[in-house]
Amino acid sequence: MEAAEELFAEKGFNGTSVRDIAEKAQVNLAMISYYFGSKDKLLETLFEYRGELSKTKLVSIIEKPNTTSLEKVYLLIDNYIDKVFNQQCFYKIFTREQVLTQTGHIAELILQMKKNNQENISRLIQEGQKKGEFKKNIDTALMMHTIVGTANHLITTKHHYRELNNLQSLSEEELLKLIRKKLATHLKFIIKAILTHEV
Amino acid sequence: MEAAEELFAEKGFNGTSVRDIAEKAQVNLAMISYYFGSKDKLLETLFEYRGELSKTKLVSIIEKPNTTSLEKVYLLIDNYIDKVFNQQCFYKIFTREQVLTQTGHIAELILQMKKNNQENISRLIQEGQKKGEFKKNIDTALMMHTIVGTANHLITTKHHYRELNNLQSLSEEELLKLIRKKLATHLKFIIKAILTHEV
DNA sequence: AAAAATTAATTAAACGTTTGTTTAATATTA
DNA sequence: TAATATTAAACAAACGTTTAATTAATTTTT
Repeated sequence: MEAAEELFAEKGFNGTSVRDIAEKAQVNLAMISYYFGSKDKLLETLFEYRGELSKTKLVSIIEKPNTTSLEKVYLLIDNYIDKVFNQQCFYKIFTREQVLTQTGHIAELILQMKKNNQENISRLIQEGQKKGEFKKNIDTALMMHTIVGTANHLITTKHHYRELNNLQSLSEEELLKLIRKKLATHLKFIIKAILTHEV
Repeated sequence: MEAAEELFAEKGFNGTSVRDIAEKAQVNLAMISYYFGSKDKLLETLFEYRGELSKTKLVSIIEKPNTTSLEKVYLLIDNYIDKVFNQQCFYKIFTREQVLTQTGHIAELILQMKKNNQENISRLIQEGQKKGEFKKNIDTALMMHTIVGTANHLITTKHHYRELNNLQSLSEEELLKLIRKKLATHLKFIIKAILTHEV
């Protein structure tokens, strides 16, 4: 599954053959069908695995005591950036798969993940509004699109960021550290404006 | 090429067979190799075609007389939203292709498009800073990532936006109109904050 | 505790499709 | 008459999956 994740991220799902995966994982070709059922089911299993991993954290942030709503939103941003940076391969796959409108088990999984996230964050925004921390008329969905869109776009196209900003001298590690820091500051600034600045 | 564009957007490049394209375009299978050379070259041709289309407009906005820098940025946002909304299929393909780190003609085309955009927009930002309209220390690259990331993410996953916000009753046209308006307002608000609000 | 029986894991080879592309013949246009 | 466009058929290669045989591990019986 690890080998498959890396290859799917690099060459796309349909651009990766089961033989590629078998070779990278150093297992026999037939083992993949034997253990996962099929190539499609392998991708499904990957989505289920990654989906499970990211469930619990969200709620614990939202319910954290002695924390302002804005601080919680900041924690949420940090948490999302962590996830995207630590699971770059998966988020590349995710970014590509979510574009396809075709129905299926993975499409359902993606929608469920998003639904779950949006519900929780909506609650948090409402909490902040009740406490008077946030302004009225916040479009939570669009705000999330900006967080997710900016972070995903940056991490999935960081090879372009490096090239366009003449950062070829940096190591991959240094580049990631730089991007991560900038992105966190950038998103927090934007989100604070959305949540607290009156028009 | 139109048929191919729609199919690539719907099922992905590798998920679409040359036979699919031939059938949708109602031409003989061999015609595609005859006119485009290969399936890969067909995609390249599409990228070149779409790339050419979007070159000129940018400069004309930046050089528009009697316009403040902020107004120009707003025009730029409107222009980008227009492009994304009018070429949804292509932007789905683009969004998916740019994730792949593999080198090739298309990768070069994508990088050139981005380089060209970033250079022009950097000039505009500097102009605004000289005029005192914009604050110092603006990360142009990140700002662009937010515009592009938010817009692309919204349009390429609008089927999720519809579902998550209970807009199933809206027609496709109505949904697009709604999203378009919201997105324009949203992005302009954010970008104004980035360009003019001190921290 | 050893032997036998059963289940699970692993393999190389083969399966039938589908893939992108080419060929060689025919039809159309210049 | 020559060049171009279009076609149905065929091509070899690659695809995901299955098969049948073999090896390894586990359980049951002696």
